[in-house]
Amino acid sequence: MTEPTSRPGGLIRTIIDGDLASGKVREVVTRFPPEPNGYLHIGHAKSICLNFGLARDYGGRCHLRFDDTNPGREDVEYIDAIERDVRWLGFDWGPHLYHAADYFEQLWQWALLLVEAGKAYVCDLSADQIREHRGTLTEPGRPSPYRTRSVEENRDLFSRMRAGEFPDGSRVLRAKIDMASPNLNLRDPVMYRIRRERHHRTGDAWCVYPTYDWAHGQSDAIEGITHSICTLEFEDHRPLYEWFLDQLPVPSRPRQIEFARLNLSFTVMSKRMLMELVQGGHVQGWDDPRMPTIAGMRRRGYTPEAIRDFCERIGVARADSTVDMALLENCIRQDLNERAQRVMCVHRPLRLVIENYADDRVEEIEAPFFPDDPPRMGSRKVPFCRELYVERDDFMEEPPKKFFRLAPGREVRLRWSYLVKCTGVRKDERTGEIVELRCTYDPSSIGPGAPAGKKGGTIHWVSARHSVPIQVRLYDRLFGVPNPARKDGGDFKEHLNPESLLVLTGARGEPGLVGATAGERVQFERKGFYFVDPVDSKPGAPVFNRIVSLRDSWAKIAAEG
RNA sequence: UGGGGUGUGGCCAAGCGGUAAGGCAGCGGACUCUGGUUCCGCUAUACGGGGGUUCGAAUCCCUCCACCCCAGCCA
Repeated sequence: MTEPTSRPGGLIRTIIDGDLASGKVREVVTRFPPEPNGYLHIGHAKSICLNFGLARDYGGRCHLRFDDTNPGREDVEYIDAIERDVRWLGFDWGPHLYHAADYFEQLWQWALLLVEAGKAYVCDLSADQIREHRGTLTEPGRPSPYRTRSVEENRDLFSRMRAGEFPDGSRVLRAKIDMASPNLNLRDPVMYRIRRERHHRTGDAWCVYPTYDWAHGQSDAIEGITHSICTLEFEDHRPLYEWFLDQLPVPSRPRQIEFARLNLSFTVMSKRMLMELVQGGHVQGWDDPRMPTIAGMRRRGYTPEAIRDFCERIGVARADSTVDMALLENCIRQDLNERAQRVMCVHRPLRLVIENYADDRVEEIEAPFFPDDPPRMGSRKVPFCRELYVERDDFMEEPPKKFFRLAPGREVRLRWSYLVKCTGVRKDERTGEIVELRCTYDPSSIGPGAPAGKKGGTIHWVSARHSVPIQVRLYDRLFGVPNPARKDGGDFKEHLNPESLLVLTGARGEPGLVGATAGERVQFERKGFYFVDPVDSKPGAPVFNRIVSLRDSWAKIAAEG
């Protein structure tokens, strides 16, 4: 009945195991409660995987509940995006889709109970005055002059608040707890505020809306949530969460448990900053492939499997931490290494002419899609002729010691094809730029029994006559520093990586690539994994987004000098 | 100098009184027609510091230090 606690969320599983063992709960019901005021990001994915994962492992259920108590900043656009993202991640809430707004009437009735019990009162203080009365971290607050209003007056005023008799912001309903509490959340927190704002679900039915603190725990109780998992910053709210439950005839007793939110290096995770990037035009929208949003990662080409794997590997704990982006990259590489077909695409073409290869000859070379997985059949023919394109980076006129690709006089293997030796270089007379490589090939170097390509490296290529122009977008980390969300008051946008997106203009791919369809993922050998962009690709004109590069030990060597 | 939290190798993270898992990163080597993958191996004074209890402590107690969160009618 209970799962071992070795899986992620060990700390939470330990608590659940205890509650199950003691008979405190008989089933596990969790919830993922996003506020529809922005797009979901990888940090939310951690929470989604945790909540739905717990429900799955314990044979319980997980609800998707929109925490829509503040209509002014919420929008249906976000609702749709959130549902799409959760589903895409692979989770199903079944019939358990809820909205805090569904409970507005019940919450109202319960608030009335508190008023009748003298535990809540209508306060006429302005927002500023309330703040002043609240005191500070080290000084106790002072009671509002309205704190002692009679039950009758409170009942009357509260009803008229709902009836729309008072202007926005003129009054609030407050819980009467303890103005001297060292926990500021208990200094008579606001439960309702007056706002004539049209709600996406309740329309104009209400002009008073509940605050998070007042709505959340009660919503959990109504839904029978057993374990209400949230992030660390809500820890201070737990006493309030419990206070409300203690005062009311709620149908169940949920338990709040906190865990540390996810931070990822080289990116930012706050809604505010992500919103700023979108609205400031620093990225092309919430689904820009560089964004850490679920939509962005999906557009980039990440798979739900890789994201889920990532969420499992990072674990769940209570210590603030920042996960290395390299771990995320490792997850997607591992997944795609298993499932992506290998094909060839030259990113920055350098013409290569094979002098001893007949000008009118064309060979169709058989190349497997999964070289490392023989049982998995599949291959295509790649045209080979006298004129090819190879990667500029694969040639160096004066190669350093550890460089074993093409250089004057050097021989390398052309992937799936012949060994070629560089016999000369042609340069632009004016600029001195290398414009063409002259080579000779070894006719006996192909096919079974041919000498292994031990001499040099193996490089990818494409036929200059048959290859097709390919649109490639190289995405890299959005920020150039590990922790862009610095707290020294500086602008995080100063750390944006100017090379987070490089659009390649002259890339050439093997002919078959024109047939790539939106949503496909491939590996361009020796380069990385790519995704056929579902938005910008057209039939016959695919656009490839680089999801992640391959690990590159040569780059490390080269960097060291 | 109010309250609530957290501190285990570069980054995450198990561990819950019996003598420090695992992953990522890093470093070697094997293999390889991807400088990819795979495989093997390695490194490191890792339990914030100092006391104490105990036969025995990362795990219990005391104390100190560091960092995070809280003064929205945001969530």
